[in-house]
Amino acid sequence: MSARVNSALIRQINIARVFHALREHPESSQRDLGRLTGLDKATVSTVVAQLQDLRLVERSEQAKTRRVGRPETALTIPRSAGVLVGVRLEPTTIRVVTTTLTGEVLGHCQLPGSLDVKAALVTVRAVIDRELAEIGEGWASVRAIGVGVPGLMDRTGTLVLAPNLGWRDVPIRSTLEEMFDCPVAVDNDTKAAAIAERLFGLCRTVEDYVYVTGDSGVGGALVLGGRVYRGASGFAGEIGHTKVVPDGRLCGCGRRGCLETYVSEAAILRRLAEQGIDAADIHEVAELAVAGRPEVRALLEEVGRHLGFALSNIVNMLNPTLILLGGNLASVGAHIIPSLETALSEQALGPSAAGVRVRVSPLGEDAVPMGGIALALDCFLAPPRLSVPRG
Amino acid sequence: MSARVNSALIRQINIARVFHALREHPESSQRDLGRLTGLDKATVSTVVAQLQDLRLVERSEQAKTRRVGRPETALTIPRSAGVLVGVRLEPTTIRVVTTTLTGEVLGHCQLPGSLDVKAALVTVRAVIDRELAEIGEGWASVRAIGVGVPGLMDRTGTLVLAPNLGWRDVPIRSTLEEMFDCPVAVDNDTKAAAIAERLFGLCRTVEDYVYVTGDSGVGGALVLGGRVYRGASGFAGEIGHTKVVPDGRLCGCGRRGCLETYVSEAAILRRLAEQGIDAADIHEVAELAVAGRPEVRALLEEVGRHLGFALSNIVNMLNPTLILLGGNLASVGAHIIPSLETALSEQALGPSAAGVRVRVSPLGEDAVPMGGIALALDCFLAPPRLSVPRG
DNA sequence: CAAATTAGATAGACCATCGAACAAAAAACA
DNA sequence: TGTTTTTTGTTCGATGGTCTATCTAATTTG
Repeated sequence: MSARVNSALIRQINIARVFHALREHPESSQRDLGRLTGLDKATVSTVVAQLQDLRLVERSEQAKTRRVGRPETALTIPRSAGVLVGVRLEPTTIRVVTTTLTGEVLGHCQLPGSLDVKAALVTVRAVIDRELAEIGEGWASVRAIGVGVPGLMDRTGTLVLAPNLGWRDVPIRSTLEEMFDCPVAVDNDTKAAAIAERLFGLCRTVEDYVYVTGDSGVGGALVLGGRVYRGASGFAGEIGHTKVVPDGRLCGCGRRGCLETYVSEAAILRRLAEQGIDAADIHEVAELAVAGRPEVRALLEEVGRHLGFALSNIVNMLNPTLILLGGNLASVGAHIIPSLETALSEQALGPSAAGVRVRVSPLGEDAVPMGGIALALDCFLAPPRLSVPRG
Repeated sequence: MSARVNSALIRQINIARVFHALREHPESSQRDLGRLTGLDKATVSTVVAQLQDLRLVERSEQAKTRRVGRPETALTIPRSAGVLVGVRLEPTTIRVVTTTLTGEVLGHCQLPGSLDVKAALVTVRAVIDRELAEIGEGWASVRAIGVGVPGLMDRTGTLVLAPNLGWRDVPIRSTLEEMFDCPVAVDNDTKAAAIAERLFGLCRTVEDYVYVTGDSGVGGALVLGGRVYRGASGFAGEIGHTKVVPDGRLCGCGRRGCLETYVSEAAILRRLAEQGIDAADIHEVAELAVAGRPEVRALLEEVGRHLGFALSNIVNMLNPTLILLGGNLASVGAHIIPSLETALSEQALGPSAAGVRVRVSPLGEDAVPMGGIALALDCFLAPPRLSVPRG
């Protein structure tokens, strides 16, 4: 019993198409948008008119002239169209990013987090208030808010389980929506970060990729056919407990040799400590590697090898275009990619592996809040999913 | 530059929806179809009228009366609506199944295959001719033909590479379409079989599952969100070369310990032969197991263990609802499932593994030709994929 | 036999895309 | 300098969807 398929839906889809086309190709003319979306110029004309009514699009004053004929009038998504708010909600910190509707960052702000649900959500409000004041905007110009949370979400925006926060069955979305009187979207942090890469990062033209992140554990998200794949109950992408070493190190899950015991930030720090090397966080590890400490380099090389092994099976399985290292893995990306690629090409099978590239996320620290921005964008444009049952 | 989104497309989608609803719920009334598809009864009325014009739907003579009021008139997809043809094209045999438009099997037929492209395609025609004569139908009643091929297909219906056949760059679809003057769809055999399970088998209500088959090698197909997932270049689902035993048996791919060296029919027969047990094919192996031969049982238990290990990582990764054993694995399913499930529950992580079930394909021998039927159905209903770029 | 009830058909409102004709604005040209 | 050419963007009408509301048909109920 999916969404009704009628003309209103068509318009919604085409509005979203045109908007995204303009977001990706600023200063486009209606003719350009027609070419980009495959729509007739007459249709583009009415869609653009509607977007203008919504104050989402403006026409440039000066016209760009091509060779001959009436010059095109460039369209823009103006600053006055409003702002989007992206939130990363974590036990230790709550971080907010504001952007224009095109995704251009306006500012950041963060405050300490809380394990108490109520306190945390109040802090969310406080951070957003502060950030809005900073950039000189009011709540009225906020079009939508997107939140990335380290936990499992269901489809209605309820957080089912978040071990790190100690939360369970929290209706985050509806609570925040009442609090702010503004559209709110909530998703898992890693999945949100993966979507951010698709909209704003390296994957703008990539439909199939694997996003890997390693903080306390090793997380992952699969973007397949341009959308995040969630699996039957939302757990898809959990690669942390792939076995990479038979009878290897003991993992928190009770088994041995899980990827997570070798590749996460926590694991890296622990193993360095065992060798008497103290590093406070992954950035210090990266600095030590850059400085040329051989033990550190060797360890990171091993990390790359293990990760490459785990990814090789995934590559065989899913045949993605790209593997993207995000979160804390991004900081040490340069030091693990060589051995990772070697392991990958040794283990993965010809055709699937041949095309796959490995890259470091360019969004870095802000991947999750930018994922919030992506969610917000989706939610206020309300782009519907449409499919035929079966087939 | 995806398909144009206009009202004709809407009608196409809704026609396909109504047709599939009726296919799954025979003898439905228009009111039922409205409930099933979410469409208004007025819309259903016009859609059904159109389906009647296409001779795809007929109204039953007798009316089913509920408690009170005008009785419903049941609708059917009549036998006279035509037939579908499903083909399995293999080096050794070419097998054809004919069905009604609802997928009810009318008959089978097969002839020896050929490694020569031209000879094979001529044989396809011969088998279909013979089968049509058998069931007393003419070419005029064939609505569409679907073919499953052991090779890699591209989107246009060209076979890119088929090692077993020794073919490369064969435009199968267009060739057959010219030959038969009838819509033809072609897909990889394993992927076709997986789709058959979705339309006619165990997965009618399952959106996310993994289909595994083991003949000469170990193949697989992923059905994610109700559609076959193909990956960036069509290789998705290849699980045969997942490493399950470190420094294990040498594989044809040059590496060691690949799943394929333990789980395929060929591997099972070879390993039994090493123990001095002769079996001509997997069915004999199954018979030996049923008879209680301990070495055979032990080997199949090991097969289940290895397969379970490989699948555990996939389950963690994709969080599917179901794992389906097809092809030759189906014959020995009963003997490998226990150890497979044990391995799975030991290796896979709690939440993802908790829900997953393992089943044997009920379609058996005919899975691939029935996949052809599924392809044919899709292709003549032409259900379009529709999505918004991004998000 | 009339009233109530339900299924299905039909008409009209509404809205979508799209092709074609039209208006607008610039360069090119005589 | 005017006229033509060329290209962009708007508008109108055709076509064709879905949906609401109304109407007709066929049965049970009282």
